[in-house]
Amino acid sequence: MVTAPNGVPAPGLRERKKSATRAALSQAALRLAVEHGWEKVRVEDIAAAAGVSPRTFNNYFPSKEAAVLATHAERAERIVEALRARPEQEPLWDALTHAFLDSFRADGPDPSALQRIRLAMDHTQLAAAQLRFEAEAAATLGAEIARRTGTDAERDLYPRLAATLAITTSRLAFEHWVASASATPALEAVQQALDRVRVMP
Amino acid sequence: MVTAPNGVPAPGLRERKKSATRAALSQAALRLAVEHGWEKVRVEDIAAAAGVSPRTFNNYFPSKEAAVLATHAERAERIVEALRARPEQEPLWDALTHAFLDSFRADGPDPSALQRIRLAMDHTQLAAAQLRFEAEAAATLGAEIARRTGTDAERDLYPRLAATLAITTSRLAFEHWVASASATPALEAVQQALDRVRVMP
DNA sequence: CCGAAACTTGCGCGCCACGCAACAATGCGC
DNA sequence: GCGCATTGTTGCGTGGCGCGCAAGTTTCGG
Repeated sequence: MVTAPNGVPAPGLRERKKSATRAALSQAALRLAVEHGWEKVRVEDIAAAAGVSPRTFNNYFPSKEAAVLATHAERAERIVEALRARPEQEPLWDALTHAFLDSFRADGPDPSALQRIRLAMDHTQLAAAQLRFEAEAAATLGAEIARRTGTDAERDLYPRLAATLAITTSRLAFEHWVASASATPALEAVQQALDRVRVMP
Repeated sequence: MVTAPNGVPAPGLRERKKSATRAALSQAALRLAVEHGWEKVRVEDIAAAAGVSPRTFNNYFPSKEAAVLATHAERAERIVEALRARPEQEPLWDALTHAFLDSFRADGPDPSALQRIRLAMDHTQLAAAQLRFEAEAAATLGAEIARRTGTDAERDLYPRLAATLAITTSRLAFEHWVASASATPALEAVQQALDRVRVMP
């Protein structure tokens, strides 16, 4: 068996299967929701579409919402990495802006992100879960901001505040871009929105 | 029967009973959750504590979360009213800040708000519902901001952005104040947080 | 090749949201 | 006051969800 001698110790069959079913479930959830409407899709259907038992679905995700929003968490990590990649002396909000735009670009033209946003905009349940996910993402992003700015995430409000407002602004800009079917690219809309906001340290 | 000749056409027994049970359910939900822990309280228990059938609970609220967060919506309305009461030529963010602080003061020393925040900070489900409520509140607050600034809430991102960021900042400040058991009054913490944020029109 | 570890699955339980129809309370015109 | 229309309450039934548990199956590592 040929395995690249990289740092990652070669994922075994087990791991590959796991992430495969995980992805299958997530994609199936999104596809079925788009096709038939969110509330008409049962967990049972998603499991069936992914070729797995209903019980197994809940081994991977605690809810339908979590399945659809699974990639959300991944994106959050990419934002943190993108922020880490920015020069240390760059002003925080600029660094945040670049980090968001970079992670956005990395997605490439991602139609599924658009579908997910549309779904969340239409269905309260999904929207609530999405907001909750973002709050968790804000916590980890806040930790990196704290590290970067040399503040204490426990004692100072600043890191979490900056993280949360950046994430929230980004989402609102994207939602607004989707809703208004603007001719300008989404990236530009997000950038303009972030430029409008300032958080003093 | 003595009724004040005010604009409100004297609420009949029906309406009074309704809002009474509504309040009873909401308060019972909060009290039981504080006493026994959120996830150990069933809808059935709340209904029983309010002296009403389980089925009736769902005539008033679609979920436990909604019951506990019922007063949240009322507070949102008071914020909008407080904003409407601010002078028209006052800069928006200043007006927002005053509106938030005023509505806060109007609560007086409200221990239930504190309890609700604590609950929401500890329990994901409740937190998600709270965020969702705030998003709705942001929509109505955004409408008032749009009116005030002469912008179009549909076409411009600004109203909703300002509304959402103000609400979010306020909540984060309050949460942080709760978590850090600060000696300074909560009002001050919220004000300082709002002062740190700027949203350009 | 074999035992241990990990994953899948079926079953069962408790809970929740809600439609429906019968029943009770209230409001209102007289 | 009185009776009827309106509105609220309740019990029942249904469908769905989340998850603990234990048995069966697959993968792993030596």
